Amino acid sequence: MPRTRARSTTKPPPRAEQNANQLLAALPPKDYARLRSELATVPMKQKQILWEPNRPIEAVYFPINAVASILALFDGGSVEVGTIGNEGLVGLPVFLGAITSTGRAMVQVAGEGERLDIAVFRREAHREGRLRQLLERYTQALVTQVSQSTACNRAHSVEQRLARWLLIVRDRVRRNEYLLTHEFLGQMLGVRRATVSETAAALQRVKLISYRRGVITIRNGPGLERAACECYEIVRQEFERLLGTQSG
Amino acid sequence: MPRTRARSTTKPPPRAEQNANQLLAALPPKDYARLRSELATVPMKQKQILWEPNRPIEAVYFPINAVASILALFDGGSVEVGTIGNEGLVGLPVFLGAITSTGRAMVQVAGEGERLDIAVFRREAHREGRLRQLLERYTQALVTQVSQSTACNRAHSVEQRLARWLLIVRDRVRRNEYLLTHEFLGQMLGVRRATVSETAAALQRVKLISYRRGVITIRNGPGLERAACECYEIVRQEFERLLGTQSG
DNA sequence: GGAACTCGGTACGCTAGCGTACCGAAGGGA
DNA sequence: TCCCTTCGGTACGCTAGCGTACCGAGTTCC
Repeated sequence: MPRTRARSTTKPPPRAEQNANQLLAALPPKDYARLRSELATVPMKQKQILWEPNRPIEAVYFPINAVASILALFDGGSVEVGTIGNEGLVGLPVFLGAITSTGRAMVQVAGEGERLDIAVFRREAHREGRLRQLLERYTQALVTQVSQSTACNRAHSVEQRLARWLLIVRDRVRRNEYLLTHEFLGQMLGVRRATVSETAAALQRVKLISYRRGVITIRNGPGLERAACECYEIVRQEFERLLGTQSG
Repeated sequence: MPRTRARSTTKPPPRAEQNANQLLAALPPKDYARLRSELATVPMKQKQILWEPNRPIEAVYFPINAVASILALFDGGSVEVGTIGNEGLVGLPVFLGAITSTGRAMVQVAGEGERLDIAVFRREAHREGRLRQLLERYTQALVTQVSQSTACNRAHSVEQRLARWLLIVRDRVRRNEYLLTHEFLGQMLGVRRATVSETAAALQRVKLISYRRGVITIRNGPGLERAACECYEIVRQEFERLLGTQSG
């Protein structure tokens, strides 16, 4: 069932403009033209679920200024395993021939994204061309991110991981200030809310960040990078190498 | 530079035979025929490095009865993020358009594998066909494994993770006994050797496993599955669903 | 203006796993 | 046969982060 869901705004000028999804922006005009009318610019609200474990994925999303998370589940809980912003796409399982995923995809930081029905996406992604090449490389980049997070969860302190996480999100929203509660952060990092509060307080004390009721502000980016583990830099460089993107 | 490296044994009868790599076994005869003469059956020795971080990957390996690991690095150490046996392929980064990877690939359990030069692999993998479809699905399966490991490392005890790991390897070597020292296990799980010894002793006490100087034997598979976290079962099912494979 | 809720600060006792270190037993090589 | 190396058992003190819980301040809604 292609050609679904009408666009909720009229299409903006296509290409690499400031606030566009980078995968879409990198497409040759001809390829983009085929997609254009099928894309729907939609709001992505915080905590919105993009797909649930083992349920059919209905659409893929190219975030513009929103950030989404892929979560892995266990017992009652969940932990974030991957973070997706305007450098990428929420929906790789579809690209890789799956209909469902064992994880959950959820919007982390509100914003907008381009929604694309999976039927169209499949058709375009299987065509030999730039989109496919980009998706392959993006897959490799995301695998790197997830892999590094596996090691990171094993090896690094909450303080390092929190710092890393704040930077990852910053790179994706391209702002130093965004909305996130400690509770939410705890769920992402897989730690108690109380641990986040203590750790965030420590980062605030040394003026790397500041925050008030759900608003996090990065005060000293380079300092925060020093407080983070090398996982941040390793993954950032790999994204850059693979995609020429500024996001880590 | 296709058509490199001579085969070190003469090719065995192609298809789905007992001890073949399952990806290769699933290829239609025509596709397999094109690969056949390029595959070299090679020994894979324990601790052999298949690729190093940020160095060109030279060949991909389809394990037959060996098991390999993908490791993510940090500071001085490393942790396993993915385990690959005869259900898969060591070399997905190449499939995904990368020349290098940030991780390391190492042989875990000795055995044999089919080695394929990357030039040939790239050519075949980019052809529209069964191989490509299999590789896409295998990529999705491996992403699931890595993702679940991220959560697992955050949420589960060493005892649960050790049990899970032993089962994962068992499924891939398709034997209940294999060679692994506590030291090695510790490196895979990202814990101290001493912790492995204590944990393994606990599993031995309740007769789920037994071991002596580097040889691990699973005595009670179903019991060990109960001792493992659900991560094992979640991933196993996903492999089966995506690939119809018996490996978790 | 007050009630109800959300968010963050903080505290207390607990424990899994760490770093380190030492020892004996098994196995391999000459 | 003996030596040397590898492997596993065990112990001690340490600490990061957990579970739980309570409190006050900011927000939102009526």
